[in-house]
Amino acid sequence: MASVSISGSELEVMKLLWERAPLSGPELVAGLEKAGCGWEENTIKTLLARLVKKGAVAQEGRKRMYSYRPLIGRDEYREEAAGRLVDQVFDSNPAELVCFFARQGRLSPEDIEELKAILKRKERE
Amino acid sequence: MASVSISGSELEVMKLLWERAPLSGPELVAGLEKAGCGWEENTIKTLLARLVKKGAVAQEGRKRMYSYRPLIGRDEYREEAAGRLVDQVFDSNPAELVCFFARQGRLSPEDIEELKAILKRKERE
DNA sequence: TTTTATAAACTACGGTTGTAGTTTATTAAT
DNA sequence: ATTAATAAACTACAACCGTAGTTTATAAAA
Repeated sequence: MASVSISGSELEVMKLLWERAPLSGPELVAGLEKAGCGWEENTIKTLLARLVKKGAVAQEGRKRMYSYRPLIGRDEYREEAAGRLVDQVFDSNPAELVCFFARQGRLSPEDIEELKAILKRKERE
Repeated sequence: MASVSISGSELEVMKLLWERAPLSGPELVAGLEKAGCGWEENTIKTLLARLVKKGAVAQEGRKRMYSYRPLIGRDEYREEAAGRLVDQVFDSNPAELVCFFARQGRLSPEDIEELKAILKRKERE
């Protein structure tokens, strides 16, 4: 059930669903347009239809007023995407990736605090 | 010069080049086959040709015995790929990704040590 | 009830990717 | 000088992707 691949544009649709599902088609369209996606309505509908066909999104309810809901969880997807990146680009070594960010300076002081807290908790086992 | 997009299969070719460049075409093919890629020779040649056309790999030297060399650095690519993942899937927040791994328990004790060292160094500024 | 608006389905089309076969040109062997 | 081997180029083709137009069926309005 995991390995449905979600494309870049499709991901935008998923993101809105993760935030606000369930949504009707028109709500989906309105939401993405408000978010500045810049797509035609039909484009959004196509993406949605593809996600439904792939099994990433459920289409339920009555004709002409379907309700859409993600079948793949945001965290599940995050894990998959992060795992893919680590395996393909960071030699399957998550630490490489984490350290990469740390070195890259893309972590704020608060981020570092949070990380330290997590590490401290982690250590206590 | 940065934004050349490298596909999944192409990435396998890049990985070998990052490790051992410069390589001749036949060396490339042999290396990937040894690594168990399972591709026909022509498939590898196609991937290589596409990378050259995209400007991700340099083809230099004499006809019929070209030498191939990556034009995009491994770290450069890592940064791009990681940035893309963070922006698209982790709300542009690298800490989310890092903490994700930390929580996920995909970091070994040594990884954690290293991370802590980096954080300590980072903090001292 | 006929018309209108409009969800949702269907169709389209060029570009990319995964995968590989075919042709050409050149070097090495005979 | 011919022939055989073979890099590299060229061609192919289906699936997927980004993007959107066209058709259909149905609900709401008149």
